[in-house]
Amino acid sequence: MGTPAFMKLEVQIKMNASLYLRDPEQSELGKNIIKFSIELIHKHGFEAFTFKKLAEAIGTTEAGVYRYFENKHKLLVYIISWYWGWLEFQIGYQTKNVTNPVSKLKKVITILATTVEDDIMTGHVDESILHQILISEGSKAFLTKQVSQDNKQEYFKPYKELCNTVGDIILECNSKYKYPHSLASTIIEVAHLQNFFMNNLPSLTDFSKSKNEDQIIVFLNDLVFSSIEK
Amino acid sequence: MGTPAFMKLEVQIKMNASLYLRDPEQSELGKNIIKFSIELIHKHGFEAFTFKKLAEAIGTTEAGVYRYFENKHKLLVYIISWYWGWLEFQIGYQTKNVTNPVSKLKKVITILATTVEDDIMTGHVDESILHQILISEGSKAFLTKQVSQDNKQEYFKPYKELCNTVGDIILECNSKYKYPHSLASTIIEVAHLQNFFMNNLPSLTDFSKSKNEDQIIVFLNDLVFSSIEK
DNA sequence: TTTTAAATAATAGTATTACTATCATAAATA
DNA sequence: TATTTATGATAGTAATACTATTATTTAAAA
Repeated sequence: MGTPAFMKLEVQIKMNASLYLRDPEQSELGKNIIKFSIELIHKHGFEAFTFKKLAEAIGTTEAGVYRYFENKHKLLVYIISWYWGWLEFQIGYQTKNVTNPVSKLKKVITILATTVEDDIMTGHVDESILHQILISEGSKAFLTKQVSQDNKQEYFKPYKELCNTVGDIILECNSKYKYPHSLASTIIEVAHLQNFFMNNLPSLTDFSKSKNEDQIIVFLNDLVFSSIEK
Repeated sequence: MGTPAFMKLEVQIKMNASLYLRDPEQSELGKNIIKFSIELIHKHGFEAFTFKKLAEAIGTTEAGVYRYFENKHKLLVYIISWYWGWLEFQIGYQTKNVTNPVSKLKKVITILATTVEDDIMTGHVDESILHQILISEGSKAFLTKQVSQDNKQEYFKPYKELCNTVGDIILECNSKYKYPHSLASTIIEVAHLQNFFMNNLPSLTDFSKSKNEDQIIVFLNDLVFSSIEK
């Protein structure tokens, strides 16, 4: 099977090779591991997600999955890294003709806070589900005791690069703003947190009535531009 | 053993009874469960923390722990709720003579972003370690698939009440500000996240050099007061 | 003070999880 | 055709997250 290479128009996200034992992009089984991981983590949550359930869903064995990923933590970091890499690409693509830095930052905030549509450029990955995973499981990638070792292995490079990109746009808006990195990481994390709260603990937000992502964008714009344009 | 009741000067935080099977405040074993849970969760992280390790540390058996708490998730929610209740008390106490709302909000931000000292009023709880747990494990209390059921059982009431308190102070500063709840939850979460990033993924912040909590407070003050005083 | 109830300790057992190891077979490559 | 490489099938282990049972201690009620 498999379409000839020249017929594909695929976005390839370059991944840190120490996250996997065998590159999942290079085989059908590997692609299925990614595809069904995303489905199952979304469905059951990361805690209840196991390699056994994953293997059953794919139609392979536990050992088959272990040949690709050492453990479920690395698999989570892999799919999250993939998402940040893909988002970085999206931001570059969707803002490439925007010269005004304020418009650019607004566009970026919108991208960060909006549930994306499934990108047909990436066959086996459903980005809209991935976005949901990021909201509810994303911080579990770094809220661990091994965060420093993981960081040394550059597991969080795509996330850090994205924060840098956003930080640079903030500086384009106001080169004197003192906290571009902190504000960048705050935008990303708050976009997810407010989304989670809106849908699950609505009294922690002011968007309970409509449950509309657009309100999160308005809140974030207000927060960000008050600070940097002050 | 045990000091007579009239000699104690203790702060009692009222807890949601559905979090436990037997009230841990009412026995030595119960108090040890809380005390050693805090130590062990801090030491090993929540994922590696087990009731078996806890029982060994206390000198009791696994079954002994299970008589107090159904599972480790409820125990985590318990100690986190306790912390929010205690913080609410602290905020009330430390701001009771502050009439100016801006000063009050600044004080609150400082309390939220500062590692507290161990409060001798609460014998078996070390608040400074609890604060660390909140930074690295706090969001795991709600980032679960059962968040809505837990919410129905009012497990997050102390957290929501704290957000409400902070939201009310925000409105005292500017009664026209549109997002008091979202800003309140953002302050609390960002205070913890930026602390975690500063110490573990410093390039996501602008405080890498000094690693000083005061800088987080300055950042938060800038963020908050730009928005509400705009 | 005795009786009774409640809390704890000691032990055992189960299903599931998170792996590791082995061997056979199928598919791709040299 | 030989040989490497990926996969499938199966087994096994230590640890986790519980539940259940019985004996013993401690504390409260009669």
